[in-house]
Amino acid sequence: MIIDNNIPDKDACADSLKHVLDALYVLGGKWKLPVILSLVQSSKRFNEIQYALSGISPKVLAQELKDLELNEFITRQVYPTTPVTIVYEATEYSHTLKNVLRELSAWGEQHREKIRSSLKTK
Amino acid sequence: MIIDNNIPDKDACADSLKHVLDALYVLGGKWKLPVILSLVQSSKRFNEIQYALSGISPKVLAQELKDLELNEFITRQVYPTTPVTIVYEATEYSHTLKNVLRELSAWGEQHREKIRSSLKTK
DNA sequence: GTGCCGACTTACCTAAAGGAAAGTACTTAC
DNA sequence: GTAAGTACTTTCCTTTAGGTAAGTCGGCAC
Repeated sequence: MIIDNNIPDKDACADSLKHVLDALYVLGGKWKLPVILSLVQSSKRFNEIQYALSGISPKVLAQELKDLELNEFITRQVYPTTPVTIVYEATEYSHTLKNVLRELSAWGEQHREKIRSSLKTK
Repeated sequence: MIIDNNIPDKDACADSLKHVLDALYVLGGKWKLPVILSLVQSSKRFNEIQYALSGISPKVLAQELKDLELNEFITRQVYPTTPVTIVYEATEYSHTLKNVLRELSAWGEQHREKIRSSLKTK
């Protein structure tokens, strides 16, 4: 019987790594998080998002919105006014990112500080 | 006097977003986390890492290692044996990622499950 | 001195992300 | 009918991450 002590948590780590990479795949790219956060703050129409996130092109924004809708972070509401009003809003599911974002933000902040001060002393 | 109630947490969110993007910038890319995690499990030499992460090319690995060293996730130890042995090892700082990785992994896992089951019912 | 090992570099290539500019489809205002 | 607004789409281009293959450099083995 062969038992390698390293294997148990190695496998667990490999699984965990997959999940992490899954998460980063969904959240990755230049605009995913900015769009989500902008819509969490308030629902917006296409041009309003473009204005709020200065720099994003309509092509890229349209892509991102489709992708975020597929992943159920946002919904696309069509109101039959004249002319039709199309409003994007963040879903409840966007809020499941809270813990992730809190940790990432905290870590990112201390990391910037760490690198900044370690550059100074060199 | 003009006070816009939305501004206070808008600014906080914008700062927070910057930190999150900082963090993702450091951790992003195809190989950063795999390399870190591989070295956390055990220190390794160049060719050993390449073998452990099947698929990474020497060029990309060298790049990643330099980058990770700059960010102080790993150290490059040169042992004056004959021939010289060069060992990469994870620093204590790598462990500051624990919370981040825990949250990302948990979220990634439930997200995969969510998408999988929402595709099934459609 | 020729060849091999380890730890990389270098030069070149490809694919995917993202950006710029223009166009389209619909509607309402004049 | 012409102009203007909204919500995109299309085409084309640039940048960048990453990959492949080959080469380099120093030390030792023979």
